[in-house]
Amino acid sequence: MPKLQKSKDKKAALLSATLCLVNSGGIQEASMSKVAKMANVSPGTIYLYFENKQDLVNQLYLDTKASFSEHAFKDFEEGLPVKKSFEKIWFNIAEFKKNRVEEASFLSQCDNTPMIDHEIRQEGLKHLQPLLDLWTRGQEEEIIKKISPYLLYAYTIYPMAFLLNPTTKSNYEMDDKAMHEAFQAAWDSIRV
Amino acid sequence: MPKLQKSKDKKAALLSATLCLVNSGGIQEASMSKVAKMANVSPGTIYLYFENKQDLVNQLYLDTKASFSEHAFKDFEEGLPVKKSFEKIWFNIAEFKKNRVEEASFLSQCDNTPMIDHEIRQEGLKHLQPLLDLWTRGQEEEIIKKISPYLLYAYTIYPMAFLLNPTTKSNYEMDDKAMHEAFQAAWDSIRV
DNA sequence: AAAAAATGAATGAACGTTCATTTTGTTGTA
DNA sequence: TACAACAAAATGAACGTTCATTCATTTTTT
Repeated sequence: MPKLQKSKDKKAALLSATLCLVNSGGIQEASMSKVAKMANVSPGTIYLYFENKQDLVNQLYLDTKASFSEHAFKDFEEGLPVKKSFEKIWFNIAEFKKNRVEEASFLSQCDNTPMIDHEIRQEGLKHLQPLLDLWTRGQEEEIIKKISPYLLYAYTIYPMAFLLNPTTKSNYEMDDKAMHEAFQAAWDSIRV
Repeated sequence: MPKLQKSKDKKAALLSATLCLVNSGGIQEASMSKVAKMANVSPGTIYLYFENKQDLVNQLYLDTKASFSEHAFKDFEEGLPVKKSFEKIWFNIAEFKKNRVEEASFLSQCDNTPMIDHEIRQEGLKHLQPLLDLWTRGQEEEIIKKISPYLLYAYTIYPMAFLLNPTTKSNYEMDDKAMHEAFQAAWDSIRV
């Protein structure tokens, strides 16, 4: 096996172990020795791939955020009507949160915790630009309310964190019907 | 000074110190010795008032949640129309999140973290019953969409955590105009 | 045989918690 | 009012663990 691949595997294993441990018991559960053990690696080895614990968590955050954004804009086509495009992105995100539960709940833990440095957090936001552009187009076409993108995000994307995060929800499973009701609510909140 | 009051003061000081520390650096920043120091108390003293660290955090959560709910239903009158009642509650909550920033962001940290035991978390939800009842009434009057209360909550109350939490927001201040736009978005998302 | 990668024992600091001791407050008697 | 006797509250040093991190040594790859 090529050495570069092996190195990548080990790094991925460390990130994945951190994800799992942070998810199960918060950042305090993810000690370096536990992460090492779960990744089948010596504690010292972590420091060949990451500067320190904060760097490990930061990289996990950025990786996960990138992976999230990639899914959000999967099969995104420029020419489509605003609502159709928005619907596509919305369901992409929903799909990510449903299928990649661990990554999604890790991200929402990061976003409500002082776990991630402010600069790193902001870096993770850059990926959302296509959605902001789409909203701007919708506003120019007078389809979408002329309100701040923070509001648009808060009422269309953010609620999914509540609906699809296993930490938050209790006994409530989102079926197909509920998903479409949710999208309708999102759209109703921002459409003019 | 009466001894009972002094005891209550000390407990309150410990809870307040915990709130402050958890807010500034997460649960891992709130070590027992730091909490003790900030409350001007010896580490051992904490264990006169709380069983252990988990109990301290649980009690802080329930206290804060109770305080939140109290504000949410302040000046709540039974007879009013559904929309008016809902508007009142919505702005009450917004006011709490704006004025009691520390408590609000502590709660949202708890809700997205494995920090609080599941049973305790559920206990904190009970206070919301009046809002659920109001929504049911609105649905009977065919004013509010017939969708799950989880959806209603996700699209009307939950977004405020994003808009008014200083951890989340960056450079965006909610003025009066934005607040009313936000309420309108909330209402549009659930009104029939 | 040289270089690179990985190890894991060792480090000092910090953790949550305990408990023998001291400080503070209350009560009954002079 | 003064004071001894007692109870309650508070202390903080000490405990055993665990933490993040380091580095001399070993293992693996070139």
